[in-house]
Amino acid sequence: MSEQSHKYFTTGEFAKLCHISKQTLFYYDEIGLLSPYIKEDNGYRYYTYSQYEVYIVIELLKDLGMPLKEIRNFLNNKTPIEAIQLLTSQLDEIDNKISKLQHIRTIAETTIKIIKEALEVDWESITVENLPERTLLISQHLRHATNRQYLNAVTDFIDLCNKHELYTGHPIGAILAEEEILAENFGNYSYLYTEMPSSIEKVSTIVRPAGQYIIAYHKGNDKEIAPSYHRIFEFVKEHQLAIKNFAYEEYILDEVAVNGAENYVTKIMIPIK
Amino acid sequence: MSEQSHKYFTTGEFAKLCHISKQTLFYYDEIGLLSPYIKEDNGYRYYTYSQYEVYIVIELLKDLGMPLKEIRNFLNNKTPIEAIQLLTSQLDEIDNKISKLQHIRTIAETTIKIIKEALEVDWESITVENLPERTLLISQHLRHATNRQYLNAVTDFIDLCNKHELYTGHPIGAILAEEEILAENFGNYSYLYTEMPSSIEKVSTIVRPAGQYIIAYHKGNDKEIAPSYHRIFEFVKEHQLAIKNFAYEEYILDEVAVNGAENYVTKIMIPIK
DNA sequence: TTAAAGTATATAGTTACTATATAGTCAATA
DNA sequence: TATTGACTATATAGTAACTATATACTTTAA
Repeated sequence: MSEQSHKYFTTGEFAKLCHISKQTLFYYDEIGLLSPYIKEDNGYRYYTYSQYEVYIVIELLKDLGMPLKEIRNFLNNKTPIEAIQLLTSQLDEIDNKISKLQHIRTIAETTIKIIKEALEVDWESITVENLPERTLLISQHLRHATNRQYLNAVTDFIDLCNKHELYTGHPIGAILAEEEILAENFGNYSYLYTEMPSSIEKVSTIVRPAGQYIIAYHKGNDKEIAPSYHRIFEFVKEHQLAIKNFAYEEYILDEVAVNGAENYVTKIMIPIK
Repeated sequence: MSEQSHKYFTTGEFAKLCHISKQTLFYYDEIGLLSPYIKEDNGYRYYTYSQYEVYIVIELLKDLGMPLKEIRNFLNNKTPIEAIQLLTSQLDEIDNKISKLQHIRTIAETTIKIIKEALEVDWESITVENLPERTLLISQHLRHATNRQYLNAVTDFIDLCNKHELYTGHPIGAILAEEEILAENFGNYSYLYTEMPSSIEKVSTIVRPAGQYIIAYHKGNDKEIAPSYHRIFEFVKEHQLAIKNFAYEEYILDEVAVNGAENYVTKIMIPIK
């Protein structure tokens, strides 16, 4: 080395310091992002401690999703003021990233909870249970919608859920009116719905009231749900009950946990008089 | 379409629903990650709502850094139990990601604070100020270290900081013993140090005591710090003061905020008797 | 002095897309 | 019914940020 008295890291040493590969340092040198302080005639690279500080900033910005080109452009023309501005704007970016991760966490937790519950119940069983009150976000009215209108409604409803970060991993369910049940038009849903933490202004919500509900399950494709409703009808007759208002259907096992519609499990909840 | 009565999304509609491009859906079909429910003879693709639920899981796992191949392998052989296991393991992954982001946030905040402070002071000024007590993490002793030993010490010290997530964006400073100052061996540091929130077991820390300190600044390369110390000596003489123990030097403007060593600013703090 | 360990360049491959060119299909209007 | 514009498809090339591999030179430690 030309300046033997100086304190320089070789490429390998500097790579270890940064916990990255030597190849990555070559690449960073090539694109002008982080070039060694000294490059000898034999091509050997030497880095200083200050460049480690720069690497820390590069890593920070990279982890926040900034492209290397932009990082390079910032570093090559930086002033203290610009550094403050950039880092300050990144603080908001970090906060967004954190709240997105917290949202993802909620979704994962809810999904786990639902699958676990699904594995614990006997899908053949029909029971009467007391359900607590729930606030439900609902779609536009669907009862007489064409396929096209139905698809648009699904899209709108999902956008609505995402817009307010209301999607918490709870599946999107469907509400079937008593008349449609009795007329055996099982595909003719009135609304889509999803559970929400609590009522939020400016969005249409309904309350699924607390009370006694028939809880039944349907295994298989939605389109072949009729036999499951027939089982419910028999149960109702046998126990001298009467259903009222709406049936609430939601997938508790779907493509997320099982393969193929024939293995899906739908939970059916119907309030009784 | 062969089954006109069914509720299918076209590729464009499904892409909008997922907020991704059509091209990405082609790609996901190609790699077998997410294929349409129906592919017509003319090549037209049709997707169902269930596939949106799958997309949500793909997006979740992708956002957590799982490669698409692994996601595909999971989805193709999934069971409810495996889905629970995977999602549960991802909860820890999410928590790690969140705490990493919080750490990055701390580093960014500290860096902003230091640059702001640096812009507020007059680098020519020499003052006497009362500094509060600080806990400092210190490196191994460096005073008579060779360059090689010095480089290893820097590496070890940085690893130590990272290991305990003790690096908070405070620069790494250096401690210079009184004897070395008086002998004008300004490069012969005793220790590296960095500020820590408070004492942590199992790591060597020292306390920089509260008290009166001379605060001076040096603009330019570390190697040319002598004139700045001479200014301090004059100040000491003029005000009939006496320095004691150690000088604490730290960069307040370095390659992170300015270009080139000639623009770096070092803050020098020396306790007085 | 020689072998191991380290350094370099050059080239190809990878992942998860994006962009572009070309062509077939569908649905609403003229 | 014809046609036009909005859609659909495939195929190919390009991109970012690396990683892997081959080949060759240099340094360092035995």
